[in-house]
Amino acid sequence: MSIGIKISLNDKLYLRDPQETALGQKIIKHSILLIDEIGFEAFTFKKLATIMKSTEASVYRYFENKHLLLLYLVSWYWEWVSYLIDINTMNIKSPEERLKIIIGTLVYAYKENPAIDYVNESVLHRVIIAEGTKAYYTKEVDKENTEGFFSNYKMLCEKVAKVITEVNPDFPYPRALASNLFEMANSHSYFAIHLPRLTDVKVKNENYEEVKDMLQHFTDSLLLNK
Amino acid sequence: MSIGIKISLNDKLYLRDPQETALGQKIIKHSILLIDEIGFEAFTFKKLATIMKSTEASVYRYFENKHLLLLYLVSWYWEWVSYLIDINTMNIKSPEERLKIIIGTLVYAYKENPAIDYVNESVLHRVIIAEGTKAYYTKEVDKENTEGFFSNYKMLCEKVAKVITEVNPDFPYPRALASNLFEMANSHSYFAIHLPRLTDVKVKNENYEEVKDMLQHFTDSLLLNK
DNA sequence: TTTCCCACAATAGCAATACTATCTTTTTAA
DNA sequence: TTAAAAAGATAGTATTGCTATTGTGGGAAA
Repeated sequence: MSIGIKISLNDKLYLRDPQETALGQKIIKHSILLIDEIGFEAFTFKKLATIMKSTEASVYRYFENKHLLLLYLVSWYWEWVSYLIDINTMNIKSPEERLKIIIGTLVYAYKENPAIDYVNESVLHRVIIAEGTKAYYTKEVDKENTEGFFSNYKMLCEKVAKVITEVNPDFPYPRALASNLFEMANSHSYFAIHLPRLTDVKVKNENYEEVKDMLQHFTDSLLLNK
Repeated sequence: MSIGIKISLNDKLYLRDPQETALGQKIIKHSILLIDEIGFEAFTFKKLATIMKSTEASVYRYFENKHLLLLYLVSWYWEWVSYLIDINTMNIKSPEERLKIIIGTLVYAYKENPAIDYVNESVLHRVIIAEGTKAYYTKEVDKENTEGFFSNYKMLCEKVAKVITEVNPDFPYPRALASNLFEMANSHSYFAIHLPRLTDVKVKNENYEEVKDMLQHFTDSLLLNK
C-alpha cells in the first residue's frame, strides 16, 4: 500500500528509517499496539520482536533503545497534528477561528483520515496521552534537546503561539498557553478516565467534547477580554 | 533528632513505615538525593543500598519496588504542600488572598522551614518537577487509585478547588484549574530550564518568581472578570 | 544469469536489573 | 535477660538491555 504523506522527523531519532521498509513499518505498528497494551515500563524489544515475529536484534537495527522509539512516536504524533492543523486552518482568515480549529484538531487528531496504514492513530492517541510526557522527562533532556529531538513539538508550539499573539498581541504568555493547551488536552483526557477528581470534564466512548469546550473556555477567558 | 511533624500517608504505599526507623529515614533521604542525581530510570535499589551503606534486601523490606517509593515521595511532597497551605492561609478571610497565598506556597514550598531533617525539601522539589508525573502515568493507575494511593494529591486538589469556587462560584472548572496550577507550577519550572521554547517564563538561581506571576495571571483572568 | 551484497534471521553471550530466600548477627522492648 | 524483631550478609533466579557472530534469501548490478 502506498502512503499519502511521509512524516518528516529528525533522522537522529533512529538508526535506520522505519518509514522506508516493511520491517520498519511493522516495528512502528506493533510498538504502538504493544505499548498501549502493556504500558511503556513493561514494554521491551524482546516482547515486541516476539509479537511481530521478528528478532530483538532486528529491532535494535532501527532504534537504539525503547526510549528513542517512544520519542520517535511522540515526534511522529506532533508532526501529524501539525500537518492536520495546517490543512484545517488553510484559508481561514480570522485568528480566533483558526485557534478554535487548532483546539478541535488537537483533541480530535486521532479521528482524522488515517492516511498511513501502519499507524493506528486512535491507539497512538491513547499512547501519547498515557506515555507521551515520559519522552521529555529524562536525564538526557538537555543533550537530546541540543540534537533537535524535540523540535517537532517546539515548532508546533511556536505555530500555535503565533496565532495566540494574533488574537491578542498583548497577551504575555503565548508559548506557555500553547504548550499548556497541548498538555491539558492530554492530561485531562487521562484524568477524566483514571483520576476523575482531578478534573471537571467527562470522557466516555472516545467523546472528548468536554475537554475541547474546557480548552476553548480557558483560551477565551485568557485572550478575549482584557 | 526529633521531628516536628509527621506526614500522614496511605500505609499501603510501604511495607514498613520509613518514617518510624532510622534506616527508613535513611532510605527516604538518600533516595531523594540519588533520584535527583541519576534520574528515576537509572535509579535502582542496589545503587541506593550501596550509597547508604546498607543492602538491597533491607530496602525491599520497606518498599515493594522503586515505583512505590516514588509514589511515596510524591505523596509526601503533596502532603507537605497541603500542610504549608493550611498554615499559611490560616486566619485569612479573603478567598482571593488565600488563593494568592496558595500559588506562592506551591511554587516556593521547598524553601519553607525544613522541619524534617531527613528530607531535603529543595532537592525533593527538583525530583517532583522532573519525575513526579511518572508516579501516576502507569498501567496500574486504576488499581492503585482504588487503593487510595493518590488521595493526597486529590485532596489537595479538592482543597484548592474549594477556594477557587469561593472566589468565583460560577467558574465551571474549579478542579481542573486547581490541578492545572499544580501541573503548570512544575512543568513550566522544568520547561524554563530545559525546554525554554515551550514557555515564556525564566527561572534562574532557583528564582521562580515568573512562574508564580504567570500562575497568578492565568488565575486572575479565569476567575476575576467574566 | 550470475554474483554479490545487504537486510534480516538465528543464536549466543554477558552484565545489570528486579526481585526472593535463607541464614546470621545486632538491636530493642518486655 | 531474654526473645522477639530489625538489619546485614549472601546466594540465587528470571528477565532486561544490550552486543556480536554467523547464516540465508531475494533483489540489484554486472
